[in-house]
Amino acid sequence: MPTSTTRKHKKPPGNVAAFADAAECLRTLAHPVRLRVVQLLLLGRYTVGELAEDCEIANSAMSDHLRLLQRCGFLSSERDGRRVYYGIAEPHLKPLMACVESRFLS
Amino acid sequence: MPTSTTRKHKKPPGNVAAFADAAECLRTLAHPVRLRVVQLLLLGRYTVGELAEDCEIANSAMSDHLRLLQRCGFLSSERDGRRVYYGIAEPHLKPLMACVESRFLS
DNA sequence: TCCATACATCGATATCTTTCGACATATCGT
DNA sequence: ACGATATGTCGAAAGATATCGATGTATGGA
Repeated sequence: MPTSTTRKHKKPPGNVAAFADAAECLRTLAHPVRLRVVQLLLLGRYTVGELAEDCEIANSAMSDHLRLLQRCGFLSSERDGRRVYYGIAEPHLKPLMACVESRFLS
Repeated sequence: MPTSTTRKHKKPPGNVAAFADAAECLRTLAHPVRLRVVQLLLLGRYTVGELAEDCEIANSAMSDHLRLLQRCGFLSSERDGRRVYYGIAEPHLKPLMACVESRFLS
């Protein structure tokens, strides 16, 4: 019986491959610093330095994290003078973060 | 000005450390096979072999993934004869998965 | 122009994850 | 007890990620 097609359950649409992008984005989100950054940015814009100070890491390290989040389309940035303000670009982050917070911060 | 406490924004409660557990659990979820498994299990119970076949990986590999998901408290298991049925143990997975699906599977 | 500030980039190292296969355990039917 | 099936465990190699520091770029003020 090679590659059986027997089904005892109804199966949802899609397959493993359909979750490749989701997994990549979730992995990007799955870091304490990056979760905190998203939480902060959902309340307003912050600069790299402000975020770095809140998370108690070096500015260059924060810059690395922000680049990863931006690569997934989660964040946008805008330069103002010598500062760069970051903000949320992906609307789905709000409900998703609400789920995460309701499970882990209560 | 060492470790400035100047605040220009209101800040949400918590800090980076508060997201350590959340990050660990999200990282566990952030894998194509494990996301598919959660999607399937939200519709009913499955055995290791059924899940492995759907995801096209070896049974032992699926067993590894299931162990990781169980370590986070996401899954429960119950033996029936020589088979082991897995199911969802963490209620928060349903809304969280709904967020993921609405963003990435549409 | 020169200096300081703010941010970004890059490479090296350390650490974690994934994947695979060999082996182990457990149950059922005969 | 024996063999077949279903699941679980484990270690090693490969691959991905994190972290840090040095350096690079850009802006504003004097």
